[in-house]
Amino acid sequence: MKRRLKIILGPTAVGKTDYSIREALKYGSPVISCDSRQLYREMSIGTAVPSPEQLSAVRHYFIHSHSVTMPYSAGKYELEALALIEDLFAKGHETLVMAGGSGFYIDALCRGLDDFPPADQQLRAELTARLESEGVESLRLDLKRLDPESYRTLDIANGQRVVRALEVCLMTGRPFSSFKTAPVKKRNFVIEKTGLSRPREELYGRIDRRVLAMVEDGLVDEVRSLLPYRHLPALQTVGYKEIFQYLDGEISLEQAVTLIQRNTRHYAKRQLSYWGRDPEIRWIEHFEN
RNA sequence: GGUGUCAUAGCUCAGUUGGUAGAGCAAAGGACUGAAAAUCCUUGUGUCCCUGGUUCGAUUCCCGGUGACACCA
Repeated sequence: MKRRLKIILGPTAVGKTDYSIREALKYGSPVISCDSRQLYREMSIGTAVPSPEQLSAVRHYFIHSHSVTMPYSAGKYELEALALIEDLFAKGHETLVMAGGSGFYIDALCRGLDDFPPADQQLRAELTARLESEGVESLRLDLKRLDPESYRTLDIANGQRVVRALEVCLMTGRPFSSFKTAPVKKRNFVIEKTGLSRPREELYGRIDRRVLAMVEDGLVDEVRSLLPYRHLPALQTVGYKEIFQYLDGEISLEQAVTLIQRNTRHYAKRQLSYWGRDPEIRWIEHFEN
């Protein structure tokens, strides 16, 4: 029996939810979401989770399944999603439908991450504090000493990357780069990637309209209820960051909306750029909806 | 109607003591191994509002025009 995982991917607001539900109904599959923000149960409007009707039409996994209070990661997703997929195949599914826009999570699932140790929150907080007080340069010098290889190959201007590499070096006493060796992990199912795309202007129009709809649906109240969590990684999210600013009185609601629209467009662009180099994706521009 | 100020990239504006110009934002492209809706990198030719004058040379100075804004009537 040929087990198959159909992955529906594409930029935000392109129409993945409707499409994936049709696909899931076609194969009698649930929808396994692959979205780094929709999996948080405290967030709904700003992350554009499927509607209650959509959720009741087809069983969804990794929607509202985790809490913002627990730091999540692509590594955890790889483990949890893989376990779920194995379980569903074991129960007799031949084709499973996955849908989502988090490219890094999709890669973690399809190819696997190397055996880097997961983040040490304490150490990361310390290094991040140093990054802010001393600047990247200082951390870079440490990295150069502990792991010259990473110093050469890493995006050294990216503070977040330098912190991560240094974190691994300090935690393990081994260079970050020494973990980066494993070949692509084997998966015992076939993976088919379908990319949904639309003309840029059309996509941007959909984004702009969706942001307005989110505000009408009560985005501000949702964000207000998450104020206690605003510093958690999960809340570093387009649609939330900007409303926090509005609630702080820094910008008007109108400005916040404009910013969310712009930042969502930027996000969509980054997604497209991420998938641009993946030759396995079969792109389709004309689809129902 | 009068006076003054302004007119430069899609937007907001710098600037050129006269030698055809550059920032931020937007936009476009890219990177990505446990923060990934995060984080980071690259890309700036545009009748310098129009007409005429001075000049070897005007986007820059001068005359006039047009438009915007402010003030005075």
